[in-house]
Amino acid sequence: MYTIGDAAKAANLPTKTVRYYADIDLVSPSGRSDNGYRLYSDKEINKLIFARRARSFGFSVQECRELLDLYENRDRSSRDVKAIALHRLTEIEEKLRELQSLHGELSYLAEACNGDDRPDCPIINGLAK
Amino acid sequence: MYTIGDAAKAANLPTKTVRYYADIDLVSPSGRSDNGYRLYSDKEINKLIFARRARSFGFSVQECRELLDLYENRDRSSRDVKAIALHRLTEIEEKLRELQSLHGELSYLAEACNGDDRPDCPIINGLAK
DNA sequence: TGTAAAGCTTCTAGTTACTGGAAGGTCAAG
DNA sequence: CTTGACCTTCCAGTAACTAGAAGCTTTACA
Repeated sequence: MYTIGDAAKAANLPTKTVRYYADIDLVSPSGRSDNGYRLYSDKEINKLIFARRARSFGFSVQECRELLDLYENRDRSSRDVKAIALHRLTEIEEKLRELQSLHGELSYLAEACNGDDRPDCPIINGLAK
Repeated sequence: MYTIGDAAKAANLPTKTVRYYADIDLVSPSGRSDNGYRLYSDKEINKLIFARRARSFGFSVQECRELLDLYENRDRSSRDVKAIALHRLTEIEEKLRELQSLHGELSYLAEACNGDDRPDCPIINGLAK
């Protein structure tokens, strides 16, 4: 059994975040000690690690909740998981396209800009259109 | 002079957002009518459009504030603007790298997943590590 | 044994950039 | 004269934490 600080270290998450995950019932401690400290078992540590990794993949907390359910439920079908992952993939692709076009436009403007003391600035002009 | 709804339409922004920009002094109305309605002139409309475009380029409200200052100040040097734009560009590039590696990992996991009724799921296993 | 540091608790509030809704005043049309 | 579309202010909620305060408990060390 780990106290919250040890659990946080084991899962490589800030203590505050582990407490937050307990508050929102994403990953609850398995119990409390006599003095009221949260106690985490290995099972919860694994869920914390799972949650951290899923978050780092850009899954929302709500999606993490679903994925954790599927992770916990041994009878789940892989179809459900794949659907969530594919949805996330299309979001990532959309964001990538957006950022790429943004990068193109902005670097075009930046290249055209002398970056000197003169007030004539293609970036400002480009933004004002 | 435009009322807030007309200004919002002209700048292609939600009315709520224009009111919000007035609240935080990003773009203030040039005055108020007798009945207390906010009034916007062409100058403010242009600032609203500028702000919308800068925001869509991913500049934060704080950066928009700086850019609007530079936009308004005829004596500004293009160096200041370019510095802000280049900073934003490195942020975009960092985000792009992140998303690309994310996409690679996640699509690898998704491809390995059958997406059927069986509970064996490489995505879940990959997240649990 | 005293005490200081570290770690735990709860609670409140701040972050970013809006967005939604309630309660109520104003204005133009039919 | 009333209906609907505006406008006003203010309060609360969003996502996912993060910071800080006030106050326990536990541990380490002189």
